[in-house]
Amino acid sequence: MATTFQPLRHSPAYAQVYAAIEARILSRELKAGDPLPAELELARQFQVNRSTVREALRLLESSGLAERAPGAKRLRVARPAGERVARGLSHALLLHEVTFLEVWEAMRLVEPEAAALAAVRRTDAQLEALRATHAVLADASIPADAAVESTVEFFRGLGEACGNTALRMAKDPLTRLLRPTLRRMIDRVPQARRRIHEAQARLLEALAARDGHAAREWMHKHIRDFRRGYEIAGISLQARIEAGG
Amino acid sequence: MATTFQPLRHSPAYAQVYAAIEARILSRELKAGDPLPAELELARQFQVNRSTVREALRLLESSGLAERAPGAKRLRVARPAGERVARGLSHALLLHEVTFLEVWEAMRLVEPEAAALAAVRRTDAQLEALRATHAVLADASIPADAAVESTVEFFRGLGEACGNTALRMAKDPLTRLLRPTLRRMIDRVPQARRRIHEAQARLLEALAARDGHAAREWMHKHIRDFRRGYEIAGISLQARIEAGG
DNA sequence: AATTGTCGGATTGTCCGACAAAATGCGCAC
DNA sequence: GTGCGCATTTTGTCGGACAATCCGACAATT
Repeated sequence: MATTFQPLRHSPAYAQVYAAIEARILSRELKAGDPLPAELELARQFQVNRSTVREALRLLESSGLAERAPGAKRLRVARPAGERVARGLSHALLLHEVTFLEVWEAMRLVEPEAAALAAVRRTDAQLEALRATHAVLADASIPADAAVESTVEFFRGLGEACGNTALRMAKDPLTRLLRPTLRRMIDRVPQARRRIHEAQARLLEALAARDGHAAREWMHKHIRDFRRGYEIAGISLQARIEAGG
Repeated sequence: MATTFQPLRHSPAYAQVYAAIEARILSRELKAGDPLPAELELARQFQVNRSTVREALRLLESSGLAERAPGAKRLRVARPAGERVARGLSHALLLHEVTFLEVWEAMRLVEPEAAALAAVRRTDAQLEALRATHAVLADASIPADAAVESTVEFFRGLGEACGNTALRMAKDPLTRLLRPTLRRMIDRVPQARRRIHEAQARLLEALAARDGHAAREWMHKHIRDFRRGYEIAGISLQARIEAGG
């Protein structure tokens, strides 16, 4: 065989600067909340130009490892918020041509288990928050947008009630992707709101009673119902998920 | 009530440029593979300085929406690879002080369901790939690093066999986080490799027979076994996940 | 025909210097 | 101690510059 070589990779300075700062953050040498040195100071330390530092800082900013408090000037170290991470994953799924069916299926596997866990572990405050979200849907006259938000928020709150950050952050992006199609479904299927509201009521009962088994079952039904709703609405299960939200 | 106003948010130019390009990508106006206009060209179109454009491009690059083919000069539109997304989520979980117990618990809920799905849906090629990964572990003399990689890869391959991108991308980050602690566990518990290898063998049988039920059960046992291993290794379940991988 | 040498234009990586606007910090008056 | 005003820092953006190198085309060689 012919001798082969690895393509040699020289990373640009801005990438190296980024990597250096990232490493400090991941090793917790730089803790969340710590202010980052000023751009000129960083440029001095790394012996590069301020423009180069700025490009590195943009990388940090985008990965959520650094952020600026609203109206603040200096960047501070941050931990990527669930919201940002979820958006990243959502974008990826979006561009990978994920179908509604796939998202639905993933939720069918994950959400019932999450619900069961939430039932035995929810705090009273979390239950109360879920009830508040649920109450919004009781009013049939609220705009469709609000209904969608409430439905999504209910799933999010349930994840929070699991008391498991890893699970919550893994499953949140799925719910986010539901938004655009859910909107269409609610628009087209008049009884959808009532059915969702009712399913949530059953779930809340199970959560109140700390009945994991019941929570799992009701969530299962709830998710199955979603699919039926989509079929009734005439939304193809093979349709790609769209951007939105 | 006094009329109130939202504090108006004037996002910096580089953020606006980023948002503009991002929107074009998410709406598929710009498809994966399309070359992005040159920096000067973008600067001309947006009526900003090239430095500003570059900061925006760094944002794009970091979010995985644009990338450069190795050794290429111009950026091209890309879809965020699973690897990048998983890293983002992993970092977030890391910095949110997620404990091993949380990751384990999330896997306990998700992986068995994923295994069941994989059993009924795997292609022959996917089964073969899993077998190859599994075979690596048969040799007890391979370095610990390789053993860890093989174990992680097995979970990844199983996700792929689900034929569900959404599920795969949601669960991959969890496995990634296993790496550092798994390494320590394998170092300290001599019989760990054999047990993992055996559990994988059972799973492969179930997959070969397309027996979803069996796959779910074996995966459940497999995951439970993990926890036992950690306990034997004396790794605190409450210990924070560490960086690594 | 396929490979190699050469060349010019296009594009990126990095630098420098500059300036306005905004945030920050400090000292001072009260 | 608190609030205010001013000087200082820091960021956002700009313009221009230059070397490196990637790309495509074209000529030369085997």
